[in-house]
Amino acid sequence: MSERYISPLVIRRLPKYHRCLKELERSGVERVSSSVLAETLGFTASQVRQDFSCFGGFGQQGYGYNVVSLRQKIAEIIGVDKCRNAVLIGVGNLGHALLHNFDFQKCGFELRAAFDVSEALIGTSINGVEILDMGNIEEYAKETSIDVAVLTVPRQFAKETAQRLVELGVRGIWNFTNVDMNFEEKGVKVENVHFADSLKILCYEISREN
Amino acid sequence: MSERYISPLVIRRLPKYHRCLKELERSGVERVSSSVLAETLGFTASQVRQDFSCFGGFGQQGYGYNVVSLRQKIAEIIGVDKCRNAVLIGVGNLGHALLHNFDFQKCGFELRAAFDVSEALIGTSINGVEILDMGNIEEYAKETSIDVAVLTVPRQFAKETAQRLVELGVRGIWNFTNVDMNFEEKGVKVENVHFADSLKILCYEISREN
DNA sequence: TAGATTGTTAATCGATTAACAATC
DNA sequence: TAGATTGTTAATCGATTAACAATC
Repeated sequence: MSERYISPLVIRRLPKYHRCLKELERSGVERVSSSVLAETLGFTASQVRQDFSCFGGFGQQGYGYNVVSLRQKIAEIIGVDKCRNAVLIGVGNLGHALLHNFDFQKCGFELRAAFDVSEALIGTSINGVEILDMGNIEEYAKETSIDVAVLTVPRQFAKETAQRLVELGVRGIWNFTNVDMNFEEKGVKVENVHFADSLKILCYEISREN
Repeated sequence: MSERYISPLVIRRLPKYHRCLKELERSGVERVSSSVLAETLGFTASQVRQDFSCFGGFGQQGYGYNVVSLRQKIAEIIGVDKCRNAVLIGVGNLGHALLHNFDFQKCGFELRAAFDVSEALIGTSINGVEILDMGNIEEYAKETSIDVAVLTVPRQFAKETAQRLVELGVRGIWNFTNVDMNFEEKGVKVENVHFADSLKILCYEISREN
């Protein structure tokens, strides 16, 4: 809605707010102040108010924020109130894990289908999601517009598969392949999940004495 | 070694340098300049030189950096040149995926064992890693000191399991449970992998017109 | 030597924190 | 009304970028 620039640092905090507010909501809390939110999340109250004011004020002086309505606002800003189409490409171990355990709906997506090249997998279903032949994805994409592709193929197929998905008009790629890719010029967003980077950071931290 | 404060922003870039340098090494490149490194990684040359100078200078005026020796230095700084003990707790789908596909050694760890409570899994091996009875982990820890625990248990068991691991003296927890935890006061580092946060950021990005 | 590129200092830019008037 | 807490402006802090002397 508001088209002014939002810093990536603010954007990366939005899911934290969202998660925290959902928990407050679940535990029946009705109102929350910037200072309580800050303490829970390890931010400062100032920062919390600054962040929210990027999108307009959601609170009330002397009262704070209504948990439900703030959660809704944040959900709208992130876009998780919508339900977009996702497909998963590559049903290996990680693909399996995501199909079994990951709640796409909480993130604003419906996982419509999975794709693989393995004869043994094609035609089967995991957790209600059908596994289709990767060879038919172009055909599939004519019927159903794919908003986001979850890329869990082996790294040697990452580049070509991503290229193919971009051709199909996906808006975003959730990239688990550890292969860096950039389709900025095509307007396709890539969000990387680099397990190794994460573990290396932990390695660094435990390597310092403290 | 140098005990001065290093900004978390610098630390989060270290694995990127490491990855990039390993690729350069693999493709046989001998020397690299801050500007080439910067271009590859999407940083600026200034930033690259500033980052390295946090740890002392590794380059040579007029030449740049020797790829092999810089990669080694970065590896030492991160601590991936060491080989520390890791165990995996909770052999569900995600645990399976990590056991099958993830290269712990590249991150400075040897995965010594996995633990679960399932009778069907205990005693079996995945990818050369034995699955042991979670009931025996205290005993196990007397023999082998656990540096890092990979926490892939269902979220309802996250808190108690983490607590138990901290008691056993782990130095770090690689946390896949989506349950926030803090053992700062015990000197235990926690590195979180939040799939949902990552996908929500992608959701935000594709929700903006661009 | 001349050209290249570092390491470092200074300048700029942006993000966080503090402060406070507005107001529920 | 009095107390609480926001939204916003100003101050501070830290990170990035620019510039350049040092030197390989």
